[in-house]
Order: sequence, then C-alpha cells, then structure tokens
Amino acid sequence: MISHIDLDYFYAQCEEVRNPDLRKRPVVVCVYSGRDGDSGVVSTSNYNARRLGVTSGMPIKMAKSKFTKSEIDPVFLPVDLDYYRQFSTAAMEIIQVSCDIFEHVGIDECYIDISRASDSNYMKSAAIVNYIQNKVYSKTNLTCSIGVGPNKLVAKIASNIRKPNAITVVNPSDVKAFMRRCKIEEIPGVGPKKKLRLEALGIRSVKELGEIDLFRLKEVFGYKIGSYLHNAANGIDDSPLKPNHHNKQIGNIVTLKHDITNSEEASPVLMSLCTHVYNILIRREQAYRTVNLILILHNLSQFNASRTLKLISSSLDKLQQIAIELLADIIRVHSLSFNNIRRIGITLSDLSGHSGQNTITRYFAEETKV
DNA sequence: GCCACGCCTCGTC
DNA sequence: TTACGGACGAGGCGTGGC
Repeated sequence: MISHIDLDYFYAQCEEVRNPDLRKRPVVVCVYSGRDGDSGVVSTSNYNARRLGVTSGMPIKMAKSKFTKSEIDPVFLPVDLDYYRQFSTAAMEIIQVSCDIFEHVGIDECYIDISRASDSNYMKSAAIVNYIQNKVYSKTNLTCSIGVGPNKLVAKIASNIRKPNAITVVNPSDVKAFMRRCKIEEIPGVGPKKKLRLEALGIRSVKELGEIDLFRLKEVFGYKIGSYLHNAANGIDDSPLKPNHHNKQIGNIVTLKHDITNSEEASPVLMSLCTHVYNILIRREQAYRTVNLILILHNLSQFNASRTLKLISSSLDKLQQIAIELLADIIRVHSLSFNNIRRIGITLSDLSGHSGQNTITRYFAEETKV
C-alpha cells in the first residue's frame, strides 16, 4: 500500500508561513528572468490567486493582467529556494520516520510504503496518513494533501484529486471506477502533447484509453509508453519505490538580459554556466561523461546538442571547450545565426561518484593510468 | 535481429 | 493583444557492432 504526500501550493504556502498576513491575499511566487521588470513566469500561486485564473508557468505579465479589473491586491514575490528547502527538509524528516520505505520526489512531494504500518488495511491507512498530515502541520505550519492506493500511480492521482489539506484513499476494489472518473491529463506523463496525440487516435477519456488495442498504443507511443498508458488507464502500476534517490543530472539554464547577437557575447555566458555546474559537480564529488547544451531563441524555439565522452571527466577546461563546440554545432547544423538567442543552458549527465559507481578519486587513478 | 549507446524530445513541478 | 523559468527524469529513435 502506497501513499503519496504532496505539500500544498508549496512555495506560496511557505511565503504565507513567513508572513501570515498574506493568507487573505492572492500570492504569486515568480521566477523573474531579470530581462525587464516583469519578464518571467509564475512558479506557484496560492488558491486566492488560482481562483482568478493564475496558473503555474504563466507569464508574469499575464498573471498581473488577471488582477487589473479586480479590487483585490495581489502579492508578487520572487522564489526563495533556500528558504523553501528548509521547510521541505523538515517535512520530509517527519514523514520519513513514520514509514518503512520512503522516496523523495522533488522538493514538495514523496511516496511512502505504509503496508506494514497499516497491516494493509485501507481503513487503518486513513488514520495513519491523517496522523502524518497533522504532525507535518504542527511542526511546519504547512498543509499537505495525501493519496493512498495500491500503487504509486493511484496514490499520486489520489493526492491530487482533492486539495488542499485533504486525504483520498482508493481501495483496490475501487481503482477501476476511480480511474474512469479521471481526466486523461490527470495521468502522470500525459501532458498537452500526448493529449493531442491521444485525441488524434479518438481517445478523449480514460475509459477509451483503457479499451484501445494495446498494439495500436505501442505502435504510436513506443513499447514502454504504450504499455504504461494502457496499464495506467486501468490503474495498474508495478513500479517500485526508489529510496536513496541521487540526482542524475546537474544543469543550469539562464535567460539572457538581452538576446545575444554574436559568438563573442555567447562565450562568457557559456563559461559562467560551465563554472556553475562544475562547482556543483565538485561539491558532490562527482564526474561527468555527457554534456548537453540547450539554446532557446527569441521565438521560444528550442535546440539541443550533446556529447558523450569516452571516459568520465572532472575537467572544467574540457567542459568549457565542449560547450563552445556544441554551441558551434547547433548553429551550424540548424543553420542559425547568433541573433535572437534568448536562453542558454548546460546540463551534465552520466554522472559518476555515487555509491556503487566510480568515485572521483578512483576516476583520477583510472585516468592517470590511461 | 538484438542490444547498447548516443542524442534528443517530452514530461513534471 | 501579448506576455514565457529553471531543474530534473524518462524514454523514443537512429545507428553501429556483433
């Protein structure tokens, strides 16, 4: 029996705890790009803001326009990740001691296995998660929404079905009916693009998704996603909880103050991105093997290029050199000019240094041998 | 024909 | 009318070795 715990409207709720006077007002937490005053997007908002149509990912200017005809005085705040992380750590520590297996997913959510604590009794499970919910609130002043189900998929959808500060328990015997009531986009992994592709197949409901020929789904979405979608429509999911989660990537993407117009302007930005991710890499005692460069142009079109090394590396020089080569690759392959580059990002992956893998020390020993 | 790998796109929060 | 971040994970697809 799995439970999914989601801290409600997390960033905005942290801001409400910091300043309780905000609770009555719409609170919109934003990522400001620094381009001009209101360039950027909404990260999270509280329910007062959501009721007026503010959603995550919405441009800040659009969010502000939602209040122009209203008497209500909204609060727009920049994200303060370090502050939110303290709440996340505190809440996760409380949850972790209440269960056997714990999987931390992102800053504001986690899965726990409560089979043993509840003796696999669904009536009992509600009392257990209610206890956790109260304990998190008493220690952090944060509310959370909790779903319980026979697997991660159902638990996650359940935690999202009623919010905030709610508990939704789905008994195994109710899973099929529960899934049939869901919207297709409530299935994790189904975003706007997959929704459109499903609609093109004539699938608009979870019921229709569950009934379509599995081979057709695999043909269109590939083996794994096809199987996943088919199972998900029927509430089937056998993915295990993954404790000891380690980051698999280290990335940094920035929006430039002004669109770049030539390669000379791109170079210092790239160097700075490389240094940033490199510092994190070294702090985590890791090394990289793959470097990915992402370019986003003024019209928001996106281009990627990546390179995987024969050997893992911990060299900043090599990273910077690859970044410059990847930038040149993208420009050449897509026949772009340096005009209109709005955002640039670097991501390191194929990281080593976790337990069971090469440590950076061992890597240095290996590299000197070569 | 299978598999591993490298590259890229799509998804979530 | 328009507006537009950042960090991360998963998996599809093409390719090349066997």
